[in-house]
Amino acid sequence: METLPEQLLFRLQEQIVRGELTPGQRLAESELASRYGVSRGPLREAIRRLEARRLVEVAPRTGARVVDFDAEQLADVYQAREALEGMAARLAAQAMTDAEIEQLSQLLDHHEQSIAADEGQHYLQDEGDVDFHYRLAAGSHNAVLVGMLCDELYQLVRLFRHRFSSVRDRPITALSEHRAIVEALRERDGELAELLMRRHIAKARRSALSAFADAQANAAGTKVKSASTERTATKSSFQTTTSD
Amino acid sequence: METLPEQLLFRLQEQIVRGELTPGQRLAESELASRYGVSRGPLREAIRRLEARRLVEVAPRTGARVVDFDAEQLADVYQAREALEGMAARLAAQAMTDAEIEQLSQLLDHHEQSIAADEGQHYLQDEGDVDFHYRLAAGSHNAVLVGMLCDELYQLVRLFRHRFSSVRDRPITALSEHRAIVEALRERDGELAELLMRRHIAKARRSALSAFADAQANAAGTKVKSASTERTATKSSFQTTTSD
DNA sequence: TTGACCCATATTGTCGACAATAATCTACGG
DNA sequence: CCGTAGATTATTGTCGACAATATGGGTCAA
Repeated sequence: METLPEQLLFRLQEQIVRGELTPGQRLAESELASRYGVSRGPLREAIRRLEARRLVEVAPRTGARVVDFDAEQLADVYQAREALEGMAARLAAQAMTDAEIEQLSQLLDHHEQSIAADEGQHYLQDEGDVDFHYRLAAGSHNAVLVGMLCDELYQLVRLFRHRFSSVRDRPITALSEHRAIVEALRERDGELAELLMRRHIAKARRSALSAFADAQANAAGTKVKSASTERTATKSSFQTTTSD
Repeated sequence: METLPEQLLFRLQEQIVRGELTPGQRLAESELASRYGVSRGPLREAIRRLEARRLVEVAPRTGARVVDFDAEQLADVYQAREALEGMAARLAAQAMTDAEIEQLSQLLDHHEQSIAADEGQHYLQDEGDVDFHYRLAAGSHNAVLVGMLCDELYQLVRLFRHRFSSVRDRPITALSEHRAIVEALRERDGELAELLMRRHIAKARRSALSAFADAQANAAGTKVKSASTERTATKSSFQTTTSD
């Protein structure tokens, strides 16, 4: 059986990423502890680990809040991701086995089918996309890169997407970019793989930023004075375009 | 006044980086707690934060140990650093103010004087080098990059260096590389700054790896069966060359 | 002598309680 | 009516204790 803080970490992380805990919302230790039927100790540790993943911000003697990011923070995350994942692609071109590359290619086949079948929820497509990037990061066989990407940045990306309920109008474009990357891996061309990955993510960054700007503008229109006590960020769930 | 886990974090971090706590050494909660005159709670939190910084490894229900890295882990850190710091240099070329760049340049002047004066301890030179990279990372004005580099990777690099007691036989080379980077910043050439920084760190990686290999060989010569109970990694403190 | 099994010990995981600090509400004065 | 000061309440920071588990030593048998 797992240790308690670990379980709490994953449960809270899912709640945050899936928007069940809204950005800016306060995380009271006692309340959450009693809700999950544990003591404050393990829950406190879970919150600190969420802080390390940048999913919550804690101020000393004040408590923890779910992150409420702005455009700058969003850009920061994508820039860091561009650097790390570019390097991961470069390394993966040499480190991945033929079998791993083939597996990755098959994953893209599966994505193509999902898109063709038009499986309604971009929800699933997003998770599939994360899955691709997740596996490629793992393919670098670099524990530091894997940790930074999978444990920190990808969770934030998932949060961003859910927050915007962004649907990609060009999953086909993203898919073809993914295929190009896999092709570079097949040819063991690390330099090309890095270049393609960086362009891919730079594109995603621009899309995400414009989506955020739109959401911001929309929120400004339907503006209600958000109570400072429990400022539950106005959940603007309209459709925007994001390709990644 | 700061919070208790914060203080403990820094104190333990210094102890680890400076080698006062040797790689592989066990960190018993009760013992450390009584030593620092605190309870197990805050100390436990400090250890978890050290884990997030990759300075200790904790196994559930077994306890925490100071990291004992191998060549692979060392390479992983430098590769991640190459990616992140390259991006930081690129961003800094646009984000840093003229005053910040000038300040950085003056720091290098100070380094040059230190080298000319041959201030015995490469100790100080190392810290100066870290200072340069630290400030450049900050110059990116990207909170994610700063956090990943300053809080995680730089501490590990400091640990590596102390572990090898590596002295750089070419601090002049490193200095000229630093100057070239600053020059690129002055010209606001982000692309060049990234390229130079990546080459700079790649060079440092190769030096560190060969230094590690030498240390490994040396340790094999003076091999004593290290007690598994308190395996205090054979502190091989001989001179090697590392340029960074 | 060597190996495995069992028991004693030490350490970690978890809990509830107390102390210190921040946030909130109320009352008072301008 | 509004702003400020004080008191009250709630929440976090820290502590010590108990329970569960891993580690180490000793014993016994082969």
